[in-house]
Amino acid sequence: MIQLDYHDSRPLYEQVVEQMEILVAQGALEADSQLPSVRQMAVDLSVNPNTVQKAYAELLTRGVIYSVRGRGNFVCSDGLSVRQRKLEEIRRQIQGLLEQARRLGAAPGDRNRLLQSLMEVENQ
Amino acid sequence: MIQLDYHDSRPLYEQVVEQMEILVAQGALEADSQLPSVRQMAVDLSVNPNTVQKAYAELLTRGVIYSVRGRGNFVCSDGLSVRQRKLEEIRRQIQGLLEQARRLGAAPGDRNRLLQSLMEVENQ
Amino acid sequence: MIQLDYHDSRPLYEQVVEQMEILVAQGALEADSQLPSVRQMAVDLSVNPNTVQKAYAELLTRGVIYSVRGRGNFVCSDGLSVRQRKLEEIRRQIQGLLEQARRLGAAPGDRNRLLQSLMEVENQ
Amino acid sequence: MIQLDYHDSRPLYEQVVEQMEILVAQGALEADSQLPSVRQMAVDLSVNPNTVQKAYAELLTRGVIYSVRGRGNFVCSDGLSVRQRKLEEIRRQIQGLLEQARRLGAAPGDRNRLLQSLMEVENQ
DNA sequence: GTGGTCTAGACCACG
DNA sequence: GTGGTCTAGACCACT
Repeated sequence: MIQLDYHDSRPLYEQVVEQMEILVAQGALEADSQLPSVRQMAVDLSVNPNTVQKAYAELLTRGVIYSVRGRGNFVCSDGLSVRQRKLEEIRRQIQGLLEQARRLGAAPGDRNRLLQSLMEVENQ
Repeated sequence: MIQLDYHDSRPLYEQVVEQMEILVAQGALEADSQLPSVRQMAVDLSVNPNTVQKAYAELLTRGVIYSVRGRGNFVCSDGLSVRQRKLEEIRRQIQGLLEQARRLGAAPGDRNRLLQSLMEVENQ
Repeated sequence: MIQLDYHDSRPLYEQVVEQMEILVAQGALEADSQLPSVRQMAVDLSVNPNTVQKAYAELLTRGVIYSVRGRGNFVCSDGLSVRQRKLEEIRRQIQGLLEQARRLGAAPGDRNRLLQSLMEVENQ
Repeated sequence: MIQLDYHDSRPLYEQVVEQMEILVAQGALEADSQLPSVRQMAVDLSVNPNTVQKAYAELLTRGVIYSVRGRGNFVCSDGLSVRQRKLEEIRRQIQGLLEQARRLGAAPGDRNRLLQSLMEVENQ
């Protein structure tokens, strides 16, 4: 369900958070469905429980999951809002990159061409 | 000339590297022009000389500057190549973000609309 | 495992890098095997941790090892590629020396005899 | 007569020494012919007189030139010995590189093939 | 004066 | 415990 890449420079807990969010956004995890316990997932991923705990805590503050004392963790939102939030975030990141291109001296026309060429890749 | 942001999570030396690369890419620093000495820039940025040293070493391995013992550090490449390398990198990052959007279930049409809307922002 | 020579003019961190590369190239260190921690190796070599850190950072950029925060450093490549890269480098250096010999006025026949005599040393 | 490469990482005085030695070894500078004064060569090379002074001092200890107080510096040996000394040094360096190849696990056969391929390049 | 290496010791994020 | 960044201050080779 979740694949960790030890060659990745990002921390393990961050990889867990990202992949969990994607699973929710894709609808692979339905609203109010129960997640594996911290200990179980730690066993599944061959990882320190602290790492999973940190990932769940992050998902909690992001509003992706909710926690019921003594019962476990559950998917919170319906996935749709998570998906839209992430797409919006991607949009902002691309805008940031275009801003970087601007600072590099790329004229608006250059940036347009960049986007255009990417659209062609999309459509092929 | 260079602005450090202590609230930025990225290390100081990396901020120096990035801003120096942009200056070279913009042509603000011409080829073979001398850079501030390690110690001088350390004073300018209110930073330890080792931090600047590390930034210069990184720029050295990236082929952006060259170093002459006892004389100083000088801009190596012509700026143009640095600029193109960085623009290519930005292109790859945007492609990665589009791939993320795909994994989130955004149909090709959605991703096209995303790029289209960004182009409109560019053109306004 | 690693021997430092304080009489050697080359910096300590470079000696570490070279000997580690040789160990990997020889296959003495297998892929994904864990290296001694920065602090441990610093103790082993009676050297400052920063020196080992610098060596590991260099091996990182050369693609010989990879680094996981909080876990340690691991052998990255398969040794074979490192070995071939280094042999190719040695080949280029010998070619450079032959070029020097040419500039010194050594005729092609002289250079051939030089290589021939070295082959005899090899074969004895 | 002498070309300095500021992109070269080696110190300037070393470049001067090496090229002077080559000139003598090639016979371009005859025995007992006078060299430019320290100050003159410093002007010619657009370099600090200390740098030339250091180069001449090194050539002095290597027995390539000799110095007459109040008159100047002169080529010492007949070039032949310098040439043979340098060729012998090149031979030693190549042997050192072959030793490196051995430590990398290259079998004697591999090293033979390396030399053989270099000989073919020489003869083509 | 310049760059480069090294030591000593601190702090942070991660597992 | 791990790696990574940073500071403070020293020494060396070179110009």
